[in-house]
Amino acid sequence: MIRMATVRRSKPAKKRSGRYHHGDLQPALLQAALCTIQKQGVEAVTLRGVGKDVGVSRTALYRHFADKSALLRAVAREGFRMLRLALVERWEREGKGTAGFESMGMAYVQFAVNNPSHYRVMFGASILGDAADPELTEEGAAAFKVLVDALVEQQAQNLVRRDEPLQLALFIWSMVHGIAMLAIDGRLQHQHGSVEELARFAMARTRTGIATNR
Amino acid sequence: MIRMATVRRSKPAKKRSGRYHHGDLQPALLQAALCTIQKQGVEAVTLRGVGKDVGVSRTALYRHFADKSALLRAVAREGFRMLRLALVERWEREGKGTAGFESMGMAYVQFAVNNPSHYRVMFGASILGDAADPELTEEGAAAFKVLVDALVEQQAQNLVRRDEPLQLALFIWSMVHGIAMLAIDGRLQHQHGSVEELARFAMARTRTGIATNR
DNA sequence: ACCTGAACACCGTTCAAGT
DNA sequence: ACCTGAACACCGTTCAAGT
Repeated sequence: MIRMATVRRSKPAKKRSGRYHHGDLQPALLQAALCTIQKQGVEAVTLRGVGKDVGVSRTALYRHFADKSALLRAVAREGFRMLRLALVERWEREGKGTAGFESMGMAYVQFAVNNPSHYRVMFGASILGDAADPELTEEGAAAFKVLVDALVEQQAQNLVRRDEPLQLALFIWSMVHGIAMLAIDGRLQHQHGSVEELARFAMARTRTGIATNR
Repeated sequence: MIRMATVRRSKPAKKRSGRYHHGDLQPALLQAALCTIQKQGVEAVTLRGVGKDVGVSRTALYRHFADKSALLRAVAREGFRMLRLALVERWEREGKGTAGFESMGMAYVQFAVNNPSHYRVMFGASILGDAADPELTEEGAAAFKVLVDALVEQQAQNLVRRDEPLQLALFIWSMVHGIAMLAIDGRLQHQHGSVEELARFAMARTRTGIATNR
């Protein structure tokens, strides 16, 4: 688990001569990478820089991660965990109905807009790791499951048409993911409306598209 | 313009000693970069490699492009041009109605699936160029305009509800872009249905969402 | 004008050596 | 076990020098 509240020290950690780094170096490295990603983007992450931020040599990281892409995949995994928590929180708080579902869609887009670089790493990780990363895959699937479950529940309440839930979920996911990516890439600026406005409009049109036939 | 049919020579072009490269080095560099992108992905593009493919030194490129990101932005621009042509072709061939619109959506997703790395460059270019690239922006806007025009025309035919066309277009774009990105990232594999099946389903649900109130 | 090789400041990764 | 510095093979970019 990562504490988002902790502020990173601007100076490298003091090196007590002749001593090793404290035991929990792995989360410290992950936190440092995440911090750099959020402040300067993925491309600013270097093993040398991460090491220096934590107060450790540039090759120390290889004791805890196979390589740089493994570090970034760990960051991605943490992102899917955060996203999942944000989604369930909204869905349950807003009452597990049409309003809650729309709110969940808004929360998805908001997460991406608030953590653009982190979001990019989450969905860019598929290129990084040629070999399948089971832990990352699982965390991504867990986030997706929140969406599927919400649709199944709405079908049970007769709010959503009885199509294949997986296909419905992929449809919705594509839409919010598309809005998120376009927003992050700055492609929604030239319009007068805000990202939030577009997301709300899109969720409303989608609702009409997936509602039960009256 | 880039001829997609030309096959790149596997060996570096012969260097006739004491002679400069032929006059049209710029398109040759762009073609070489595009070829590497399609075969091995963006990260495989190096200025040294591109130069060698064309039979030129690694710094020759700087005569025709400001830097590496300028080369990639040129690739992105070419991609938007190709995408636009693919979209209008479908829209006009399939009869500028509901069928044509669905077909245009399919063409969009197909383009991305058939040119995954190229598509990624098109939408990753916003990170590359901090300074706004007017030519790239214009080419992207031209592709988007095809979508907006198609919606306006359908509104005139009373096929689509009379919302703000720009917002409708952004909604549709987000959806197909989302499907395209998820497909490219390999996140639609674990499902039984194909990408095409999902795209068709999504376009059908979207049609219901944006249709005029009967 | 257009192209070249040498040089510079980076990067990820490996590895023998230290404690 | 865990960490280190030196070394290796890359990379984009700059620049004086060639034709």
